[in-house]
Amino acid sequence: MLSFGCRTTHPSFRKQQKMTAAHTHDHLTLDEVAASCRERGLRFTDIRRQVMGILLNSEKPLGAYAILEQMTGDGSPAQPPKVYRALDFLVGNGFAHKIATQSTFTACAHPGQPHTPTFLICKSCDSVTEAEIPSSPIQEAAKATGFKVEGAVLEAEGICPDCA
Amino acid sequence: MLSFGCRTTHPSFRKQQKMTAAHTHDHLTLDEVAASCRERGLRFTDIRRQVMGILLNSEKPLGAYAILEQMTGDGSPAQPPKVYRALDFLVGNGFAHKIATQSTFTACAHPGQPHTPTFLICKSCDSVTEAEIPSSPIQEAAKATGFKVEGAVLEAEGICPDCA
DNA sequence: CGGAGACTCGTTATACTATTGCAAACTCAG
DNA sequence: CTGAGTTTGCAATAGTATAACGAGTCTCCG
Ligand SMILES: [Zn+2]
Ligand SMILES: [Zn+2]
Ligand SMILES: [Zn+2]
Ligand SMILES: [Zn+2]
Repeated sequence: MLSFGCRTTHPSFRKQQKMTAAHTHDHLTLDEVAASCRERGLRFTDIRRQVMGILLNSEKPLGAYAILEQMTGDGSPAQPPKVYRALDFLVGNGFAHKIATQSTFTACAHPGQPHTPTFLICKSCDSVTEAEIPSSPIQEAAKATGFKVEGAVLEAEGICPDCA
Repeated sequence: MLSFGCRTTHPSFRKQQKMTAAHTHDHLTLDEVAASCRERGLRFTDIRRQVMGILLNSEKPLGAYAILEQMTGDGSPAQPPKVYRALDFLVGNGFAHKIATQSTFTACAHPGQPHTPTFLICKSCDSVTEAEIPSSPIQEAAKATGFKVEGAVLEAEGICPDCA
């Protein structure tokens, strides 16, 4: 069973987790990200914190411009490079992922080690669940051809348990 | 060994296959696509044929606007919907694939049955190889969560054998 | 034949996603 | 303090994809 530890946007799942301060670690908190940055000598600036907060707060993955709209603050409309630079940092350091088929971003559900997430995207309710596949199948296929895999994108579209 | 039957943009591979009329089926021909459309009651129109031809002719995956540039003909510059509609048809019917991480398109290397291709993308030389994974392990991971997979995107970035 | 319905196409405009370039401000080690 | 490296503000631009609508075309059936 992979559901433990998965961050998901599922309505039913979110209901269970709803607004509990001490939840079952379906994702990080801002303080945990900050601590991780401190340990690793990374600068968790205001902008980055703000973008991370927006991602953590969102039930579903967000597009860069959707994040931009939530970047309140100075009144003047924020500029795209602002959010893209923050996203580069968060994705590059494993705090968030980009979902390539949607051009959206979401907070990582399995922080800690670097990993290759698998996203299960429901056509019906648009929920997205980050699952974890221990040893990538791609690795095997690639090995047969001599290709050296350094990173992979795995995204599946289908129907989630609740919609079925 | 997966190399047989794989369409690849590899320089060394292309060299072997170069310009031979009777090659080892590293990909389709336009006539084969036309025949397949006839069998299936699909309309292989001029525009679709033209786009398919451009994809088959290209060593590497192409962006929609790169295809557009090659759409010679009437003199007037072709419009985006023209190529996107043709690509929708080709991808929807399994004659081509979209590579999500690059927003590019490429002719299918394993035509016949519908399948879930795996793309191996070399960082160094930009070659792209379409590999085939028999039964997707994504399926297994998803089954554990009750998710019903209908389609998947598998793309790996790394170093190809020739660049290693 | 002739009309209905489905599909295809031309065209214009627009929406959405992402990057470049440069200068100013900040951070931190030496 | 000083200089190198990083982050930010800002303006412009590049790149990817779709909406909308009308006109044309094909196919099937009466
Ligand atoms: Zn993750
Ligand atoms: Zn669902
Ligand atoms: Zn294929
Ligand atoms: Zn290579």
